[in-house]
Amino acid sequence: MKIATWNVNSIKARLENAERWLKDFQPDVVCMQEIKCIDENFPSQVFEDLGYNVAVHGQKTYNGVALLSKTPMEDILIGLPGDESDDHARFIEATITTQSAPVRVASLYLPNGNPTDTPKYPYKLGWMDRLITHAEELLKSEEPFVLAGDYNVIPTEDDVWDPGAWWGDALYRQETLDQYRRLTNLGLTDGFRTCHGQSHRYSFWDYQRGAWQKDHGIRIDHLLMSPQAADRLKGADIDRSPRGWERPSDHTPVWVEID
DNA sequence: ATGCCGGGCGAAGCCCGA
Repeated sequence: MKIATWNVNSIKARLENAERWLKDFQPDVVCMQEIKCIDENFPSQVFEDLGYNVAVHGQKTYNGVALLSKTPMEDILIGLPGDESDDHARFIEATITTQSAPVRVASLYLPNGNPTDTPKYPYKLGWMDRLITHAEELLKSEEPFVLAGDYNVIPTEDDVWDPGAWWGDALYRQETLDQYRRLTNLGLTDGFRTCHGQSHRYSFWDYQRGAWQKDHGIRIDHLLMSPQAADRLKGADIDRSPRGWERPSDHTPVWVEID
């Protein structure tokens, strides 16, 4: 089965592109971020007509995440545990039923954190604390799971077109990388990086300054897999094509295939 | 280094993203 993650930057603005990509690529599960609408305005019917079950954690104007799955979803978790006062819609998780073993899949939109001298940055680091705690809980089950989404983290210098220009940004600075390593060091596998050694493969290109045309991108959309999911990893890639379409999102889909 | 782009909201111009 193919599991994809895509920050669509408004599902209303991206509906045509999303439909086109789903028909082209036929993913089994899609983790969407930045849908930028409340649950009632998510175009669930469009996706149901394409054969998907839909779970949404929406929010007006900002954030918002969703899960699409060809097979039914169970035990849907809305919101990242650990802070009842956090009202950002940035996390949804469900168990994807399959013919063989079920897989737990999360769609997450990790806070950007800029500017770093404002409360936005400690919010990012605290959100990562909660994600680490939640991953620790999931690992106790020893079941396959995939934490997929827009992490707003550039893992290494190989994942950014100009490391010097980006160092110090909330996406690429020591405290952020320390937190990201705490997460991956629990035993999670970056699906794309495991399948591809080449550097400078990106999942985001800014709308400005011709970033797409110059391939000035960053790799910040990741699928982190539990040991039991990573054991079943058959392939992974970044699908650059939707970034080149008319009226694109600034992110493009990333996917893994597991058996 | 930035808000040059693009989206939301709402009907002009500001907020936000990375």
